[in-house]
Amino acid sequence: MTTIKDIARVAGVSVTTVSRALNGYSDVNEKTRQKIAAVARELNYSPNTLARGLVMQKSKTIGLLVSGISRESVKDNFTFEVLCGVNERASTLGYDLILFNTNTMMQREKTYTQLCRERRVDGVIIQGIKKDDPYLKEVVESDIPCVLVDIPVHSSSVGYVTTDNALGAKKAVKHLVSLGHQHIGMINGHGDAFVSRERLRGFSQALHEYRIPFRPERVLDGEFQEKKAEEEALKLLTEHKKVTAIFCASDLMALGALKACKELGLDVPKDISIVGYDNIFLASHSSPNLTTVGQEVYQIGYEAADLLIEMLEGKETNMKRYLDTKLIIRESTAKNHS
Amino acid sequence: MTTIKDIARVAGVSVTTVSRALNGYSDVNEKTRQKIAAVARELNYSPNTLARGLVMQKSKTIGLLVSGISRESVKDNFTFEVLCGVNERASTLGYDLILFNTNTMMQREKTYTQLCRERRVDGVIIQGIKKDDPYLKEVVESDIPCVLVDIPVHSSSVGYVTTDNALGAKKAVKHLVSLGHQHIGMINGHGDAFVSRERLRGFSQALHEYRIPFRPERVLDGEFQEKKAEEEALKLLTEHKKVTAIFCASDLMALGALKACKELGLDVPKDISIVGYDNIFLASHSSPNLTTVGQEVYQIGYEAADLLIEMLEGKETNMKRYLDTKLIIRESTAKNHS
DNA sequence: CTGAAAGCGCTAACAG
DNA sequence: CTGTTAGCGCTTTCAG
Repeated sequence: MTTIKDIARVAGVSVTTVSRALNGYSDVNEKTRQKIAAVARELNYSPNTLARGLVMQKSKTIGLLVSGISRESVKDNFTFEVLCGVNERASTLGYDLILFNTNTMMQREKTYTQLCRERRVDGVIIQGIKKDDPYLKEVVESDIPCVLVDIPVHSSSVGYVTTDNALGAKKAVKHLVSLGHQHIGMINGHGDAFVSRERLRGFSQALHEYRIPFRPERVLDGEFQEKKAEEEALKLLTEHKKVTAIFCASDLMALGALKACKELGLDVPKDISIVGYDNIFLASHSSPNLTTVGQEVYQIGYEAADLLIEMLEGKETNMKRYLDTKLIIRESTAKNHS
Repeated sequence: MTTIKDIARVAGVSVTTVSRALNGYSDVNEKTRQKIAAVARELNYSPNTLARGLVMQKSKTIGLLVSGISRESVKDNFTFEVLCGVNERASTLGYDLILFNTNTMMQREKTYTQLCRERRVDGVIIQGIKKDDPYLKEVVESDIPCVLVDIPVHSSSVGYVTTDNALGAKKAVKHLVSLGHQHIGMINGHGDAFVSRERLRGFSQALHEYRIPFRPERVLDGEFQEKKAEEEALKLLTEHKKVTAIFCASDLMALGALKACKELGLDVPKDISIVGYDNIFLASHSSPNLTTVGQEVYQIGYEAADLLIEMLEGKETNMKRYLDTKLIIRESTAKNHS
């Protein structure tokens, strides 16, 4: 493994000069620079980022902390899409990604701060953490630069990127109301998720705006699971016969609701309209295709990395970024005939 | 940021002793150890892995090189599942993961070896690389410990984990033949993929074993894309009217074939039987559900990490690991009636 | 324009 | 059982 020392020896200069030449400093004679570059290439030199990180006190590495990397969550590629976006932006800007995993943290009994400091990551992007997760508190209190995905919490070192979940929910309700639906149920995720609270807020606000009474008993929690959502939808539809439309806080749950309708012999969209959220790949492949509130998940990851790196490099930047949602109308919604 | 130096000062010992105490060496007085542990906790000490890596010449980090981390490949969560498995095993064994990305490599014009050396990863897991990828050659020639996913290439420092793709294809054919199908077409991926070549080999071998002539003109490449597969299936079904069953080298392509059938007014499975490969999430949610050759993708990643780490830690181990496939019979295949 | 020297935080002989 | 010393590979004052 060649080092700058080797290069220095062969090129007949000092390590200082080698370092400066290789890092593109201006105060190096052009000839010396050429010589050094040639030797470096010849010796097949690669800089040692560990050594560099040690002395520079930064690693050009950002940590990605996701609770979603487990066996179960494989079917939901939200996490993966975020990761792809983060990876794209980070690598373009010269940062590498290191994966943390909350399960591991607990198992090793390491705190968030410890993890970050050990690996000397310059900053962190966090995704899929619950609002009652103890790490969230730590994140906000620590001074490690951090960007949260879908969690609108901020401080001097913490920013976030999210979509306007309340607005997204409103779009769904507006669509349903415009189709003549007045009795709309909701299958939400769970109270610990910021997005759930926001989508519920949007849902009830929209109803309010349309002068439709908001009935809490028509909102059930599907825990973001297909199966659970199916059960809850079954309950919703049997106990509240007037309901002609369901807004689900995720596509996966909408799929569950779809199944529930099938079991009850209800046709979607003729008898019941269903709107999902997320626009996962499956949404355009189910039958009927799902009308859904789409978010650009890849873009969320991209923006998260972009924001974090701007913070790291001391740029003046807005630490709260909102992305847009788009209502995608497919086959699962139709005019109300009841 | 506290260092062992700080601890040494406060505890009134030398840095050596601190280092040894913290690393659990036996030759430290129990009392001193306690004292040091207490001070470390009090000072909120975190070891600096960069410094440690620098002196130890290893980083307890493994690189994950995937070509699948791009915007397009989001729909195919094979990559993600592998990643989850790798992450699980690696983190359990105390290794962190760092993400590389081939696009980045090209763009930065860095070779595989450079990437690995710069980051001082102890080893690498590679996934989704094509057989003609220049990096593959480099991998085999370099002496960096490496595990390949689904590429049966090995050397003294390179191992692999894969499923028996030929056998998987055979299972599919066997199933179709047992249902009475004699004219079976195939939508393959592309010639550059090892898995495609293997699945094709299994396909033709199986036909041979059943004394069914293998007709190359009934094998078309769908390039692992849904859309392309749909087009090819359309061709296959119109040009070869005798075909009553199609074996697709991926579920995504099977979905495309499904669409082609729909367009031609052919019922699946009554008129045409279709078998996919992979058992992606979508396979159990399409209509009809896909009969498919399932592989435990998560497990592939898990084994890859396990194998790599065994190699890194100098354990005697079999550097070629094969996982099993399982034929999953659902709704897209039925008895041949033509 | 170039070099000597110090030091990032840690581990590992070696000597007590 | 403990401390002294050297050094991993790199960047960075500070002098020439």
